[in-house]
Amino acid sequence: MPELPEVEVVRAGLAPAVTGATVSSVEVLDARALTRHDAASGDFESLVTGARIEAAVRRGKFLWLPIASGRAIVGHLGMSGQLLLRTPDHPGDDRHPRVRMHLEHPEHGEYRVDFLDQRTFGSLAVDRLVPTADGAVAGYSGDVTGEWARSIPAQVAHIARDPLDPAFSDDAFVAALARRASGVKRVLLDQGVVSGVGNIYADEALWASRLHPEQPAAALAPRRSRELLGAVRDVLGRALAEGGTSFDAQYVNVNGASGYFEHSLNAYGRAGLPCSRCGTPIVREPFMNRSSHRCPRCQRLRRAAIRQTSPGA
DNA sequence: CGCAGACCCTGCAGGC
DNA sequence: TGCCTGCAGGGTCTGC
Repeated sequence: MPELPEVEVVRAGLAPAVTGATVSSVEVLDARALTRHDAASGDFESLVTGARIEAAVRRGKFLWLPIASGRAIVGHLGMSGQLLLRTPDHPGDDRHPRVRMHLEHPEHGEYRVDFLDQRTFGSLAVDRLVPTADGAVAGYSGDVTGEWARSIPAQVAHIARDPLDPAFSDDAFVAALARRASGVKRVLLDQGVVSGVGNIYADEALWASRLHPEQPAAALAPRRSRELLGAVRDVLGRALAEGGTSFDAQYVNVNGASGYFEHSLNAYGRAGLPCSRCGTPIVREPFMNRSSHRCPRCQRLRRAAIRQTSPGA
């Protein structure tokens, strides 16, 4: 389950179960789940087996479980990945099982974490932890004191902080928009600028901000950029409070349950339905091999440059 | 470097 | 009924 709220729901579900647990064994049922694992650093199964998990951390859409030896088990759910907590005797008769980790917890006993993934865009890997570039806590885990807290998996280091991260820089975000000629939605989806935002919440934040997805980012006045950032935070926060969005059985928490935010969407998936602000039917338009949803009346492309360019820069 | 597009994979809905 | 097309919330890579 893709975007920040859904990934956070998974992280929060895993954290109490995996923290302090030891991996007793692991089964890799489909090697495609390990495409982001660098075999040069060692065999996945060997590195995971016997590892003691220190925490469950998230930045944007990436999750990781720090283990000893300065490494972490890194997970990305891609478009259709699930991480499910199960009892050891669960049949696991799933259609797309990829990896099973058998855990032993000093208080909770034995159980499994199963990684399922229909479309195989998700992945698990063991990666080394490197210090964060800014020296701040790497991601959200509810614990900022662990030895691993200011370290990030090497393959996640290029991912920007997400807007709910206390160390996120609003100024840097505004500056990044100001120097991008691309449409503002494309920039919102650039995980190197801001992480955690995907197609759904980009459409929702743009609707809330009355911005056309193709509006050149550099054309936004700094004040408008800050409003947009506020809208992103608002929609992510509200979705999180409702357990995330789900459109089908793929998007579930660690117990297999869906979220409720779908009922709160104003643009995404509402093509042909009236805009809840002005009543004009929402339109769906092609965008990067996907779709954008917007209100053709509230979210118009503004041709006039509303921001002064800086020729000296 | 920034940018736009292609690509990875599977399953499902809808049109014919 | 079956075939075909298009579509799906991800990141990464390539070529310009």
